[in-house]
Amino acid sequence: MGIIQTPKPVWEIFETMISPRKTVTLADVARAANVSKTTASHALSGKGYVSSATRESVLRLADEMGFSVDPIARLLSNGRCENTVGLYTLDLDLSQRTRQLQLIQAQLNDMGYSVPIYAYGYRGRDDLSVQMELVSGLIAQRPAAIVCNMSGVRKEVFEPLRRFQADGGIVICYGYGYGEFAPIECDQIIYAEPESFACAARYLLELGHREIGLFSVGHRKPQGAMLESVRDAMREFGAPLRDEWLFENDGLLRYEEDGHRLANHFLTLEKRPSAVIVANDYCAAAFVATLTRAGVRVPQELSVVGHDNDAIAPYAVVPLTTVSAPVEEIAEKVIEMLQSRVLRNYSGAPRKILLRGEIIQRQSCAPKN
Amino acid sequence: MGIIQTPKPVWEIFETMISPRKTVTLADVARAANVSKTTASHALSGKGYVSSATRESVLRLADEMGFSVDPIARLLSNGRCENTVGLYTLDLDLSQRTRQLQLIQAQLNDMGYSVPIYAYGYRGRDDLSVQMELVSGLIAQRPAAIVCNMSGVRKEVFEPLRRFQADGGIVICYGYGYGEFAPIECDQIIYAEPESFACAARYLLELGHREIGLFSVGHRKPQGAMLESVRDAMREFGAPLRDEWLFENDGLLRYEEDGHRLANHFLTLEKRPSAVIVANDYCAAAFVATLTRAGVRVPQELSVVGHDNDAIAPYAVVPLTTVSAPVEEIAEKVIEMLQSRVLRNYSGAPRKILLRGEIIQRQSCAPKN
DNA sequence: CTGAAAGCGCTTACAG
DNA sequence: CTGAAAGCGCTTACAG
Repeated sequence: MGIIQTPKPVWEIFETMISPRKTVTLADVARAANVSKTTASHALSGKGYVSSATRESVLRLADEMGFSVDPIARLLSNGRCENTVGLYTLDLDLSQRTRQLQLIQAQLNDMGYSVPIYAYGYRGRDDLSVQMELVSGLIAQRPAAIVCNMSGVRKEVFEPLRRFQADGGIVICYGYGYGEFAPIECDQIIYAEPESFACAARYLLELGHREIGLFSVGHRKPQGAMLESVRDAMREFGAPLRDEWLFENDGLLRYEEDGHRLANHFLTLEKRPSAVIVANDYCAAAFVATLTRAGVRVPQELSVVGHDNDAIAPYAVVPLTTVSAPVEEIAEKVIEMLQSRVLRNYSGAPRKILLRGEIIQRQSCAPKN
Repeated sequence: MGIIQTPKPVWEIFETMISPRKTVTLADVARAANVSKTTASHALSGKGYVSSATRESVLRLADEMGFSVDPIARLLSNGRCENTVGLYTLDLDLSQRTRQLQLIQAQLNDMGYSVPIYAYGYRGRDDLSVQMELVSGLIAQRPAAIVCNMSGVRKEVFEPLRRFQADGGIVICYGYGYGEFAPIECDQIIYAEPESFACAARYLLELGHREIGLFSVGHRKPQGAMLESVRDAMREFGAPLRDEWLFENDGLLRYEEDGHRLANHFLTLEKRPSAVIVANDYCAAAFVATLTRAGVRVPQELSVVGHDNDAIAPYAVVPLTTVSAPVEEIAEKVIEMLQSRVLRNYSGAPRKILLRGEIIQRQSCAPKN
């Protein structure tokens, strides 16, 4: 099938001829300074020996001519782009994940790095091929380092990351997973999320609650380590975990809408728990709001513990008691680890850090009467 | 100052020697297939003429050997990276801006593009040098197109974008600005935000309100076109705009916290307005929540109109009447314009689209009694 | 239909 | 201290 190309309008051809848009190159600067490209390159990068006189003249000329080295070309000859670190994360949500990204990105930017985010918008997080394409795209940029939010990331993705590492790239993983570390030998920071749920459960148990519900955003149903750790905590107090109080979710991160649905479901329950743990504050806020409108009083009739300590938590209708995710610490550790590897040339064993959340008491919980 | 480099540990030198990590290159494939690099390149790209026999053998070999072209190298020889479009945006917030990004990114990803986000976390939006570095970094990647969220972006940033365009790059701008288009000849989609405020004002005026307050997130104080359009709307109804009801903000995007503060300020007012327009739903939700706790009844004592139609709007304590920002339409238009330029080779005049918000009625407004 | 060769803009041994 | 030259991995006129 032949596509007929209409000829370009004359002015366009004309313009192309007039402005070849030759951005100024190293060669141009070298010529102007009357030195070789080698010397110019050395002067610019400060790597080889150059007399300070020629260095200055090159630098001045480069500045005047508006020269800046083409990162692409440098990359091709050089191997790795020293001043960019890529952020890999599946979802861009409207809560912790993005806040985490904000923190890390801002700090790295301040340190002079270029910090592109490779994410997938908000769908398709489970699609392996999507995840693979995403890493490939990032790795192809040859950043100095990759900081990877590993929640939801499939095992297969770590293979290219491992290769990237073997090629000399730095990779740092963090996650709010189930307390498992990623299958890759790199610096890792894990937020022990299951423990947080256990912690929330214990808090409620100590308030006298024995009938506790669980709602975990982003998973079909509370499961795995998170479920187990809660179950353990409850067992200590001789409280069972009832299956009908393990609330379901369709795996998307809609937060508010999910909270609302949860509330509606809750209202239909024959037998209601006296407390519920909700895995996200936006979700919890909507949950409480809907219940409030339905006449259920929080915390008098129902205690609620949120999660994340989101911006909304202190300012919900009833300020949310929540277990905070350590976003700041995670960002801090990521930066620290990166620094130690690039600045202090640390090349020892990968470090693995486990961070815990903590209960932040506000007003959505009360002792069981 | 001499930095003393400790010699590398032996095993490291050893490893470097052992695994030069030669990723397979075009040359490797060509050699294996017994053809020239030219032919291999043609076979892979489908550009020149190649007999189908050799094409197939090259393709098969490439696949077997796990070859994929190095985008960096292609870029250097080729000019532009056809399958990546860069997203430029100053802030990553936890509301509309990020939602907009999610939508655009996901769609472009689905179309096969690599879509890195160049943002700055959440600080320094006013800092020109930061903004400039950000564009430079993006442009240096030579994406096929740049989609730029222009809110908050300084004029100077459009200069490099214009050069990028002159070099053959596509740039598309969108924004929730003051209805002004960006100073660059490119496709643009503007959400007429000032009109939305006027629209909100008119809605309240028709409900009988004459005493209307205004809170605009992200600006020091309501100002410019937004302020004027509200003033105009109110003048039609013979209602003045009182200066003490133009609430201040420090220019950051904290939403919930801002809403809470606004509420506290509101409670100290000698004379309260009967309605207030709040520029963001998360902010409005917190505002209403705090007021509710303070015993002010919404909408009976105070009508509130939010903005953005955020996820929280339907699920706030009192579901928020709001004027919705057209995020979906903006995403759609961006995609459309991009498609027409790359697929249908449209190269006519830049298109400028103005989109409007619309009132979504829920329960936070009531007629003035 | 195929291939030798130049070139993209830089960096970096290596030899003065 | 300086420069000629090779090379990074591809693409693309151009000449068979």
